[in-house]
Amino acid sequence: MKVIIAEKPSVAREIARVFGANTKKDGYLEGKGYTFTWAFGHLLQLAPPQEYGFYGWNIRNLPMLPQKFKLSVRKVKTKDGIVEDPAVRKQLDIIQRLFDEATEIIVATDAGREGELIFRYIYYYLKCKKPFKRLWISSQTDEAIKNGFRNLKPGTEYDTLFNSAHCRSQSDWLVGMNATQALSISCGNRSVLSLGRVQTPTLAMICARYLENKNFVPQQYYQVSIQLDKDGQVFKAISAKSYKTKEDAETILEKVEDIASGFPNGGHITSVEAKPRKEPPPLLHDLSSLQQEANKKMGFTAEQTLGILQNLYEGKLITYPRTGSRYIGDDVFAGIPELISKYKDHPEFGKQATFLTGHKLGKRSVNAAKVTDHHAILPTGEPAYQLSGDRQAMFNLVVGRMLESFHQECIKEITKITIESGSTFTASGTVISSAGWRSVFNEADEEKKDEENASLPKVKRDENLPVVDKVLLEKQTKPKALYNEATLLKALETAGKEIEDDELRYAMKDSGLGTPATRAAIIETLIKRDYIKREKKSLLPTDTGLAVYNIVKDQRIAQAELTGSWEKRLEEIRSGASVNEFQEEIRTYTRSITQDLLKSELKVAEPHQPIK
DNA sequence: GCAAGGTC
Repeated sequence: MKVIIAEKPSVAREIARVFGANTKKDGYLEGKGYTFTWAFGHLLQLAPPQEYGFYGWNIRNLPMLPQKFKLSVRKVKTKDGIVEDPAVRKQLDIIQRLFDEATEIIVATDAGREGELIFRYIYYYLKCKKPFKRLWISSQTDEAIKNGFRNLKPGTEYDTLFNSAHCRSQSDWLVGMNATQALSISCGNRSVLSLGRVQTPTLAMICARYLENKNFVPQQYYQVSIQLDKDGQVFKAISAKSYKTKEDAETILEKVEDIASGFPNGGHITSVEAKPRKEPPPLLHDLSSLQQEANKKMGFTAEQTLGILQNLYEGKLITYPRTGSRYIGDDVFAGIPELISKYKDHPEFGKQATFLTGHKLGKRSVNAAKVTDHHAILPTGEPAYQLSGDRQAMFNLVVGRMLESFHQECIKEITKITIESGSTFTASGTVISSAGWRSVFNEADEEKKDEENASLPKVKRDENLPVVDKVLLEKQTKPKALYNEATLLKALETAGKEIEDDELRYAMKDSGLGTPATRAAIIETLIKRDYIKREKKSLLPTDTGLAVYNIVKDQRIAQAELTGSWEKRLEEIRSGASVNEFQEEIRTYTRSITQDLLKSELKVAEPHQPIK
C-alpha cells in the first residue's frame, strides 16, 4: 500500500478525488491501492528550553545553545494550561500506523521550504526509515496532479531544502528565545519582553513612524481658490502656486478679477488639456491584499479576516486563503468563464457577470510562473446560502474582485484647465469615459482631492468666464500617517525593498517580513505583549513598546536586513552550501545579542503584568 | 512566560 501525505486535509481530498479514491476513514482516505492522509500544518515544533534542561528564566542558562534540537508535539492552550494538542497527537498516531504499513511514502506537502519541513519533522519524529518520493506541483488541478504523479522525484533531492528549512527554524528559536529571555531578565523579569526576527522589526516600524508623526512640525501655507461659472455650471480652480505667508496670498486674492471687483468676465481660459488614462483591472487577491481591502472597507483586523476566510474555505466556498500569489495558471483560467457564469443571477454582481460571459476576459492575473504553492483566492462556485453578515461581505469581496480582474480597463479622461485671473489658476477634473472593471463595485475613487471637480464643463481656450467667488485657503503640510493594519501589512510585504545592499535586497524580494499566513499573528503578538495598541484604526506603540524600541532600535534584530541576510544564506544552503558554517554564525550572533541585551535596562516606569 | 512557521 502506498501512502500519500499532504500538508492539510483539503489537498489530500483533492488528490484522492483525482485518483478516484473515496473511502473515508478516520484521519485518511483510501482507494485504488493508496491511502491519502494529512497533517494540519506543523504538527511538531522545536522543543522548548526546559526539554534541554534550561529551567526557569535564569541568567545562568543564557545563552541557551542546545547541541541537538528535539521535536515536540504541537501544544494548545486550555484552561488547565498548555497541553499537547489531542487532535495532533491522534493524527500523528494515524500517520505512524499508515507509515508502518506502507510500501512507499509519497510526500505531497506544499511545494516549498515549510512544506518540506512539515513532512520531515513528522518523518524524523516517528523515526520512519522508509524511502519516500516527492510530489512537486504548483497547482491542484486534475491535470497538474496527474502530471506531478508521473514525475515524482526521489525524496533525497530535497535534502538541501530540508536543511535550509531546519536552519530557518533553529535560527529563529536561538535568536528569539535567547533575546526574549535576556531582555526580560535584564529588565527585572516582571513581564515577557519578547524579541524576534520578524516581530521586532515590525515593532520598530510602528515606533519609528509614530515618532516621526509625533515630532513632525507642520508648515503653514496658503492658496487661493476661485469659482467660475460656465452657463450655470460652477467649478473650482486653485492658484497654481502656494504661498508661505498670508500677506502674499492676500495680494493674489485681491488681484482676482471677480464680479464683485467689477470684472463681469474676469476668468481667462488660457489652455484646456484633456488626456485619456487607462487603468488596468486590479490583480486577483492574495491573503495580504484581501486583508488590506477588508480593513479599509469594513474595518476588519487582519486576524478577523483570516478567521472569516478560513471559515469560508472550510465551507468550500473559496479556494485556499493563505496564499501569497495574486495569479492563476492557464489551467485554472480555463475554468473561469464557467465560474463567472454562475454569478449571472447574483443580486449585486449579476449584471457584470452577465456582461463578462459575453466578452473576452482580461488576462492580467493569468501567469503560471507567478503561482507559487497556491494560486490567488477565488470563489469555488459552490452556491452560498444565508451567510452571516461578515462572511457575506467577505465573500462578496472575493467574487467582486474576480469579476474586476477579468474585466476591461477603466478609461478616464483627465482634464486640466488653466485660467488667468490676476494670476494663474488651474482646475482639474476626472471623468470616467468607460468604467470597465470599476463598474463591479461602482465606488468613487478613493483619493480624490478637495479641489478636484467631480465633472468639468466643456470650455474652450480664450473663453472668458465670470469669477463668482474667491477664497483664501489656509493649509498645513501633513506628516506621514500612522500605520493602520492595512498599511502595516503592505509595509511588511514590501519590507526590504529599501535595503541598499543589492544581494540582501534580492534575497528578500519575494518575501518581505513574515509570510501571508503569519502576519496577522505577528500583529496580535505585539498587542498581547502590550507593545502596541489599536486606537480607532491606527496602530500605536505603548510606553513599553517605545521603551523596548529604544533599547534595540540600532541592533540587527530590529532591522529587516536580518531576514535578508538569513534568506540569502538559506538559499545558498538549498543549493548545497555548508549548514555548519551558517549555524555557527547564528550561534555567535546569539551569544553576542544575549550579552548586549543583558546589559539593558527598561527606561520607563510602566505598570507590569504579574508573571503567570 | 519566550520565536516563526504552518493549519483547524
